[in-house]
Order: sequence, then structure tokens, then C-alpha cells
Amino acid sequence: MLRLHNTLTRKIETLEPLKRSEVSVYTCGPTVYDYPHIGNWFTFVRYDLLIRLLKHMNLKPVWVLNITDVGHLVSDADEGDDKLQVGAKREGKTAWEIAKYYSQYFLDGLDRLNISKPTYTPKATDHIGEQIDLIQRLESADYTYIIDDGVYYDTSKFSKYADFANLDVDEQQAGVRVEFNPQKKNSTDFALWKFSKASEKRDMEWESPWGRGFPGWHIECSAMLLKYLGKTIDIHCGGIEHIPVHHTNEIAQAEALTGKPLAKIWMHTNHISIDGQKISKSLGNTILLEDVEKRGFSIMALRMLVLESHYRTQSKFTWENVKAAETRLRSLYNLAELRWQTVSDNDSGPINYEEYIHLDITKPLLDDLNTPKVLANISQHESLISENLVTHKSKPSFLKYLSAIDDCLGLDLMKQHDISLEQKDLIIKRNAARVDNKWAASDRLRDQLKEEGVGLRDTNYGSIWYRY
RNA sequence: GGCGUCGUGGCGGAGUGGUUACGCAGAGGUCUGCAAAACCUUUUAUGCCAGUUCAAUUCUGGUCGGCGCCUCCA
Repeated sequence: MLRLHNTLTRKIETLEPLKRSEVSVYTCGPTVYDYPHIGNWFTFVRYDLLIRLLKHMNLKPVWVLNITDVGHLVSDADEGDDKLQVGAKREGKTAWEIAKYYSQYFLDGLDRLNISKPTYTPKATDHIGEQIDLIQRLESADYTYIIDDGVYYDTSKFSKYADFANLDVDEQQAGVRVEFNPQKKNSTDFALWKFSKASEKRDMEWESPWGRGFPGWHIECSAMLLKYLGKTIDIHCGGIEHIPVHHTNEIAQAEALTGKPLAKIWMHTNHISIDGQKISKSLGNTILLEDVEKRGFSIMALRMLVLESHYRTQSKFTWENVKAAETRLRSLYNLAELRWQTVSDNDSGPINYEEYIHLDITKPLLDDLNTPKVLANISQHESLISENLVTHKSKPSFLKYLSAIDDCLGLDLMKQHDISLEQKDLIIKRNAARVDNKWAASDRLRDQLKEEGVGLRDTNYGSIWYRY
């Protein structure tokens, strides 16, 4: 069974799904006001690894990945330009246009990285009614108060507020760097509904029982989670930075109303760093998918790079290691291409692929998603498998092995096609030339294949081709 | 100030109380008509100081240092 680190208990725990064959998963999605950088993508690939593993275990994940398309405040200070508005201003468009464009870009990006399709990708703006309803229920239960700029959640009314993140609320207050609205009762209180200023007309604003305005950031996740997955879910995922604020607030909102645990397991992914610093726009070190391609690397190499570190460690991004990942990926593609070159379609080799699938892939993944270990295991057996394929007959089992890797890691090893009949013919002609010691003709044919992206290595068992 | 996390060889990055992680890069070599991203070998790795132990990179304490969060952030 799957064991995962649970932030709730700070321990590795066994997943025990609430339903027999279904696992509910909520992952905090992007705010769609700009292009996601590779750090953002790392996180979504990691969510995908969890989803893929659940499927591999024959469980049915019900996965909600929300799209935050409501602008939220750039800062908690009163000056409330929101991120969507900032994006809109920058590009001379409306907040709605910005949200639409970057939502689509994000969804396309999921495909480019071969990330599984979530069961639901609800947008915050499509659930304003549900959010208002939740706030009303919190209001009825006496968890809210109203000040000049909005409706706030009174965190002092939720006794377990500090538990999840082990917060020392008083000490936190001492170190804060921003100006709070002085009307707030507690420093940790947060907005459920923000009022539009009477003087301004926002691109995104709605009528509510408390007046014209827009929802706070945290309430959207609670509203969509409750709507699509219910009061208690199996796994709630998010970036590590959400522990003290966003997820703490989600728990406060939902559990205050339901009286039940919001999630059984909280899984948090760590960040990647560049040159020892986090990735952020203000530091000017963001890298986009397009930048990866501009440097001549494939998007799948980036996916490989994600797999090379554990989701809970703060890993380091370097171009040198994107190259290393690309090389490693290529080597696996070459291995996969041997499926077109096996001696026979029968199964009689000495390798127990079922065992490899279990020990090399499934087992380390079930142990808190240890992808580096999986890659190490695969690499360790690569030479043996490679040699076995050209000397023995084990194609059906080998195909199962490749499928297992693709299912769990999403590297698309099975995507490449066989080489063409013409190319195969060139290989036959070259070998005929070699038999006749016609080395010039032989090399000419090899060069021709090379131009078409096909390399050759001559072995005792014949010429093996591989793609560049 | 509070909370958290990490410190492994040129780079990245796992596991482990006593035996090779793994990948990339570098070096040497083998096979080959020549080649090959093929094969083999290889380079003072576990921040520092104590403690526990027959034995610690792995446990405990301390210390130094990095990073993250506490403000929107994956």
C-alpha cells in the first residue's frame, strides 16, 4: 500500500482510502495571471506522479485541480491592486481576458509535460455563488466580522487554528513585515470577502449580501473542494509555502463548518532553487517552458529532471543537469527502441520483468514516491536488459516493463515509432557491403542514416539502430 | 523574533549503524574494418565538535552555514 509523508502528523503514513476503490485528491492550482515558470511546473508534475501511481495501483483518483482566476491581492495592505488587475494593466487587457489566456496556456502546458488530465479543473469565477454561500454559513456560525474593507474570518474562534502549521501566533506578530488593517482583531485573520471601493469599477466584481466586491483567496479552494469532493478527502496537495497560511486557513474555514477533518493526508511539495535562491519574478530568475526549448532541450527532459529529485527535498536547477536529464532520457528511449529489434516475439529470456516492475518501480514509488530510487534501479538494469533483448527473446514482458515505466513516470518511452522500411533497407544494404569489405560504400550508407537521425552500432548479433 | 528544512565526491541526487546508490561530466581502457550515446575500470563524498556503540555518513547533543515560510507565490 502507498505510504506518504503526512504534514498533519509529520510522519510517513499508509494511505487508507475513504472509499474502497476511489481516492479523492485536491491540489492547489495556479493563479492565471502570467506564464508559469519551471518551479510551478515541477509541482504539477509531482501531483501527476501521485495520480499515476494511484492508477497503477488500480485505484481511481478523483482529482480536482482548481484554476484561480479571481484576482487576489498583491499584498495584504490596503492598496488592493490584485494580480489579475496587474496583469491586465500590464498587457492592456481586461482581467477576464488575462484569465482566459493564461488558463488555456496552463491547460496546454499540462499536455506538453504529459501530466494526466484532472477529473475537474474548476474555475473560481464559476463558483462565486458557492463561495458566498460558505461565507454566509460561516457568518451564521459566528466566525466572521465585518470591517471597512471586507468580511473577515476571526481565527481566534477556531481553537485549533495554530495546530496544523505549529504556529506561534504571538511571535509571528512580532516579526511581520507588512502593515495590517488595524481593524483586524487578530493578525492571522483573513478576508473572506473584500469590498470594491465605491470609487472604482473593477473588471471582476460581484454583488453579495455584504455589498459589491470579490472573494478572498482561501474561500475558493474550500468552496470547490466541498462541492466536488465532499467534507473529508483522502489527499490534499500543495506547495510547501501553503502550510502556514493558505492550508491553515482552508482547514479553519472547512472544519469550522463540517466539524470533520478536511483531509486525511496533506502532501506538500518542496521548491526548486536556482543559484541557491528561490525562483521568483522579483529576482528575475524565472525560466519558462519556452526557455527550455530555446536552449535545445525537450520538455520531457524537464520532466526527467523532476523525477531525479525527491518531492520533499529542495532541489537545485542547473542547465548542466537539464542536459544530464536529456541524455538519460535519450538512453531510455534507445532502450525502448530495442522493442523493434528483438530476435523473436517469444518470451524466453532470463529476466523476470514482473519482478523488475515490482522491485524497481512500484516498491520505491509506494514508499513516499521515491522517484530517484526508481531511476537508479532502472539505470542499474539497463545494460542487462539491453544485452538480453538482442540475444534472447522476451518482447512481450519487455513491453509490459516499458508500459509500467510510462504509466508511473509518464516519460512516453512507447511513443516513438519504428524506423521506416526504407531505413531498414539501408541497414540491410550496408551489411551486405560490409560482408564484401566495401567499407566506403558501407560508411556512406551509415552517414545517410545518420543524416536521418538514425545511428548504428555493430554487435555480434547484428547492427542495432538507435535515434540521435 | 517564530516555524520549518537541509548540509553527501566536479555537478545533480538516493539509501543505509558495519558490503556499489544512480545519472551527468572528466580520465584510462576494450570490442570494432573504422565507429558507436556499446562494454569495462577509475577519480581523497558524507560541514565541524563531542557523545552513544565493537562499529556512525546513518542515532543523540552542540556548533557553524545554506535555504524556505511568517506578505502574493509551486
